[in-house]
Amino acid sequence: MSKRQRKRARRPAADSLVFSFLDAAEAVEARLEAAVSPTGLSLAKLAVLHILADAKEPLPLSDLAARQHCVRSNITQLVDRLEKDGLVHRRTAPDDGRSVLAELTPSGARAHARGMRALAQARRAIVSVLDPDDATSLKSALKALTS
Amino acid sequence: MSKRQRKRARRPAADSLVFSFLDAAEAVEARLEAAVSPTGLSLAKLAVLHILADAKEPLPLSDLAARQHCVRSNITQLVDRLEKDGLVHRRTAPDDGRSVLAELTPSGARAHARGMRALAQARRAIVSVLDPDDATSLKSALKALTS
DNA sequence: AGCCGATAGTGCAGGAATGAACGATATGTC
DNA sequence: GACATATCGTTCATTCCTGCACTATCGGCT
Repeated sequence: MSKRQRKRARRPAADSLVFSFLDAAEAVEARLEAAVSPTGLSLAKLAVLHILADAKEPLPLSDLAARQHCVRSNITQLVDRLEKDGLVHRRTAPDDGRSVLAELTPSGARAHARGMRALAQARRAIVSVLDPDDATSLKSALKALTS
Repeated sequence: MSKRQRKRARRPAADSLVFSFLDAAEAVEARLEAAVSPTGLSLAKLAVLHILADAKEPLPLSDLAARQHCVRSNITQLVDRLEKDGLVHRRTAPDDGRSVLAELTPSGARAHARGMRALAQARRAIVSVLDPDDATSLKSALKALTS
């Protein structure tokens, strides 16, 4: 859970294992984004909703940033948009005057459910093109890359 | 050569092969970006310089967009920044009054050389952690994913 | 020659991310 | 209790990218 986005910056030269790897990741992310988008969500928004739904309670924005591995100002803006969409509500924390809690609205909970359903479906479709051999060897390669 | 960027958007949940794949790609891209950044370039800028250097002649912005697989307005802005950096120069095409040619400046050519050197080094460092088995199986998995 | 449609570049708005600077609260220490 | 410090959220500037709308130019056709 968590992670970065792929707006889609161009990088130099692709005929290298590393670049085909990045290109493939980009294609996969684009498929997920496209699958989720009909529900009115982006992957970034869905990720925030997912953290909130997972926690089952309002969370301080700092927590969201930590769990998303991103800077706080990004969460500020993301929550701005989610609030404008009516999917999340800002509340001030009772105990700590500094922190602001993000709370899932009923509409946000529904959007989360729909989004995750669409995402899971796309995820399965993507994995299904890999035979078990490909999957296991991919796992070991990924492990080596992120060691 | 070509491709998207990884600003770093968050996506939901990671304990799935698909998401570890995206996370790994993100990490790899971040390493490349970090390797190139000391030369004052981003991967996006380096990619444009690379296309121009490769062509060995000024190219219309539309061509750049096509080779980068991105929209024209993106190239307009990228070239704006590159021009501000003094790495590229805009010229109007002699034959076609509509098109604008992007030309590599001497400084741009030097930046390209430095950037590509840094990139190649990082690329090698990344691939070196993969043993030949991992590399070949990764290739086949990528092929399956982008078929 | 005159018009029409396609192509080229740009401008503008908006989404997603970063990093720096800031004001407001909490806290630990003297 | 007062002050220094750390934490929290926001704001602003900037990058990278998309899509839409607009202007200018080029070609082809009649």
